[in-house]
Amino acid sequence: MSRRISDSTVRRLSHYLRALEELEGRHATTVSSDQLAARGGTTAAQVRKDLSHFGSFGKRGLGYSVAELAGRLRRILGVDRHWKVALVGAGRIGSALFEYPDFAARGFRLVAVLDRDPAKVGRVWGPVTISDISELERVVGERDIDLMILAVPGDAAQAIAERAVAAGARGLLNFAPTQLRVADDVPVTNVNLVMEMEALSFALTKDQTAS
Amino acid sequence: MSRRISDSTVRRLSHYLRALEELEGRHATTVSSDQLAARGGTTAAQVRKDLSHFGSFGKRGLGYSVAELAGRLRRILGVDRHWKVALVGAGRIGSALFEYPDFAARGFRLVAVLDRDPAKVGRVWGPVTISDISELERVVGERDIDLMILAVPGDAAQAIAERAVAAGARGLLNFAPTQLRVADDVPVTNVNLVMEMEALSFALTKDQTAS
DNA sequence: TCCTGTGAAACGGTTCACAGCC
DNA sequence: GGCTGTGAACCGTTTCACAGGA
Repeated sequence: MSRRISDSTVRRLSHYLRALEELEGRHATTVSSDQLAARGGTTAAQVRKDLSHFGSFGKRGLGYSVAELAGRLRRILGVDRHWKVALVGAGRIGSALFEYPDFAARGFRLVAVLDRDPAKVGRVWGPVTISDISELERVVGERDIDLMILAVPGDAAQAIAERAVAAGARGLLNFAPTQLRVADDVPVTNVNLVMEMEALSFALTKDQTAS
Repeated sequence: MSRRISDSTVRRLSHYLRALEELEGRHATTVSSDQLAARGGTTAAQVRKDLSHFGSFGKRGLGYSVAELAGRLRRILGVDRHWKVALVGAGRIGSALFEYPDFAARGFRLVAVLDRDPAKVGRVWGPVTISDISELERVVGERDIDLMILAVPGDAAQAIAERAVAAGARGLLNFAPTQLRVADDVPVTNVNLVMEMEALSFALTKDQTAS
């Protein structure tokens, strides 16, 4: 039952869930792998393979129940619960999270914000008050933080990651252009805008050479 | 010479370049694939394979010249030039770009910002003045935009993408949780914070089932 | 000796094709 | 007939292992 699930599979599951929620909004009751594939930018076979890792949710000749599959995916992805999230770095990157309406809708609750700038500490920021970075251990412990978002400069990221994990954080979302070294059982995902831009730059540069 | 280069390879090249630039700062002159691998979180063989797609830049028994390899990678990635970038959506996500110092350092020049909110239009925002979204075609044409960053709501993204491409944008960075449909020769990279959080959520949920 | 460059093997993910059930 | 679930074939990527040059 515990097959290793690839990263790309998880991404696609997210897509499927989003598509299903849209279908729920339109009161659709069933959906075929073909329809789901069209939205996720993949193939029907891929959809079925992805889902097959977790069980058999569909009915042959009929498709999948929208409501049931959405529920299953929420449970599989772990978004059928609330996650307590702390943000380190009360800057623009961090505040961008507020613009993602799905962020809260998917159960990610921002319950702490930390910053090292004394001018920011104590200010009310979104749903919470900014704490000093020296309070990290206490905040993570007392508020029972699950996930930590690191929106700090690259040279500070590793140290903060270590402190966060030691204090009890179970997963990290890292915006710094740094390869974090943490224990193997602590999942880390990296978001790096410059790297994404470079991917575009590369694609366009390659094209030139090809033509 | 024009082998198809995978996405993950390009990401690693970005890592290598970053590592090399740090080494340049320390006045290191040579580096081995082993050392580069350690920083990029990969293996020495992988580094050599990645580089071998583009030529033979190293010296056997010695390693790679830091300065030369950095130059080669900049050329390969296309960051040895300037790219003209436009941002649609003058919100928090867009402004987060200013916090990435590498953004400008890698040649990505923000030369236009567009928004549909009349209250924002005309305001000076970072290095430029905000234009109305209706000006998109004119702005893209006149300022010769290469890359377009879409920081707009999901339901607006597809239409804006189409307009941008028609007006001459050559690549898109999309923050909306939407699978954009554009011509095959227009590279698109997607950044979706909620999806990254869901990947963490999934990893932690899986762990529970395993234990 | 040291470290690169690279075929070959191993691995993992995607696609195919079809049996099986509605 | 329609659509799922899944073994098997396929294909791209990573790892291995070693020949060859500094």
